[in-house]
Amino acid sequence: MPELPEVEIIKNNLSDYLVNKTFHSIKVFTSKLRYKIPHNLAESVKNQRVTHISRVAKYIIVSLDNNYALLIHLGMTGNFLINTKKKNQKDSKHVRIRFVMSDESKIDYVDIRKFGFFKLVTPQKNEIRKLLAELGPDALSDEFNTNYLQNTLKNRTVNIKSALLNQKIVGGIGNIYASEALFRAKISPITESKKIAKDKIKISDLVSSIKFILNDAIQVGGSTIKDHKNMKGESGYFQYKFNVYNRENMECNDQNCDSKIKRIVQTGRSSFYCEKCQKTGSR
DNA sequence: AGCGTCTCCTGCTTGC
DNA sequence: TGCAAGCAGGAGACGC
Repeated sequence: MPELPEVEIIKNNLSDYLVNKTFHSIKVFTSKLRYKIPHNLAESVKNQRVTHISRVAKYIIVSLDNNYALLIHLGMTGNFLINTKKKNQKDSKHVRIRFVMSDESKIDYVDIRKFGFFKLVTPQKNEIRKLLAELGPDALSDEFNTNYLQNTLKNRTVNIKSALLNQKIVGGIGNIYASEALFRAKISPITESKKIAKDKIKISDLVSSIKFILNDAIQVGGSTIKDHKNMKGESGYFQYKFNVYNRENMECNDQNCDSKIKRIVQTGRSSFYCEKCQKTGSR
């Protein structure tokens, strides 16, 4: 579910809610998510104040008073929800971890498919730095620009759609926004990456399309396909602005185009595009 | 190094 | 209606 815009929204919600609050306790309801949950998670954050929350690509970093940090990835179905249940109400399903703050407010980490993860990062072994070194620049950062992308793609034979999903090339783009950005840039998803890299204007179009789509999605609260919601449980509505994603056989939204949106599978994932509007050749 | 395939887990949708 | 198969937004391990 969550790509960069959804993670950004969740991060902002978490910041509003958690910064300067202190953890009272943590209840863990599952032995493992994607990875085993650190056994010392609860004791390491207990009585620690949240100093800062940030986002890099699809990762959320919760920094604590004692210089520890929680590195969080939401996988496909992870989310944080404010727990507002009354005493006799049942817990919502799939709550994997519950954070109880010292003011008695509760935040639930909910993750149906358990592909998310929590890592405890100690000040000594800085896993965050290690992770960032392996990750490409965040799609909304200044480091992700025309020169960088052109250089990175110039020897790549993989199709451009799969390249955009590769977090080592660029951080934060997932399956939805890859298709939407390629539509906006009028580039076919099956184009070989290095072919696009030869055309600086195309690369520049692609970079600005990616940034535009991601920012646009953040503005409207992200995309709610199945279950992305903000912490209060409100849905986003970028899904109503999709031009191609999930629109197989529907009419292309381009005013001058009478073609229908096509769905193909690339490296095991759906890609949606308009064959007429999105070209593989040079302009 | 770069690329393609497979896998983790659960729920929803689709088709018989 | 019931059931099984197929699909899903992510990323890492593995083999070539």
